[in-house]
Amino acid sequence: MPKISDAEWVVMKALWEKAPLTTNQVVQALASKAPWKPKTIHTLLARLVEKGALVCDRTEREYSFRPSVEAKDCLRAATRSFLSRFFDGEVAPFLACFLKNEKLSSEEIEQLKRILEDNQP
Amino acid sequence: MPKISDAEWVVMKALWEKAPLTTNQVVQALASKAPWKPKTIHTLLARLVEKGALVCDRTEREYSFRPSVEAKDCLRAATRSFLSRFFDGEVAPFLACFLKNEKLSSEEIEQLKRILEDNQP
DNA sequence: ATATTTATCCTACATGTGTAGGATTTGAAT
DNA sequence: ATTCAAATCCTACACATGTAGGATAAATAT
Repeated sequence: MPKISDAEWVVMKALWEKAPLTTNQVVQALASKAPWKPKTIHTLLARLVEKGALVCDRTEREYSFRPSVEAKDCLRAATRSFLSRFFDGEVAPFLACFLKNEKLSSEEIEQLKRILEDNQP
Repeated sequence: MPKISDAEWVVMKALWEKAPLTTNQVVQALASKAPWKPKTIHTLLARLVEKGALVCDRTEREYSFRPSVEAKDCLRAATRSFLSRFFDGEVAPFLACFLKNEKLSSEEIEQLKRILEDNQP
């Protein structure tokens, strides 16, 4: 799984949502999401291709990009890395810590419970 | 809240657990946690002081370090940053995604439910 | 065919991070 | 007081990341 940086994630998200996109379409898609010059986005795209997170093919004059890794897998890797760095790899301490810090409404707690129940066998 | 890198977190964890520690005590404490030379640990300590994450005072010949930020606050910042980068800042999508990817035992699910209930008002 | 636009290719540069090494100072031992 | 050992201070260097700029090639317009 390629290691994707913060800025690169923003680019990946656009492509996971709407791939394939040409260079210009990516620039368009990110216009509202990040304050980057087009050249910056080009660099990020090139790095993501180098890393193997995107593939591109040249149609006519322009490149067209799409992810070569699934969002699901990247999220899983990011989650594991986060939990292992901060919570010994365990989700329970994370949840306990989160609930202590962020006051959730009863509805939100109920929603979380439902998520847990829906996953019961 | 200072931005603490991965390697620096390892150092902070040792100090949150057992501060105050002298330079050598930090090196001892990390011996089993990371494969770093003492000089590397010195660098990390110095950077953490620069960043304001640690304070140090010189006792006799050696420095003694302790955190100047609380683990709680750093964890909260790290959690927020993680959730906002990957899950739109929401914990529910995170939990749903996590459960889909990682098959938890019934006991683990029960434990999570208990954590939620204990936090109900 | 030439000029102009536009997309790509290559280059750049500051800051952060991982990973230390060497020089110097200072306290301790003799 | 001199030597030795250990602690600190300063320096280094490669790779990643954020953030682009300039040169070049290729397509389009005239």
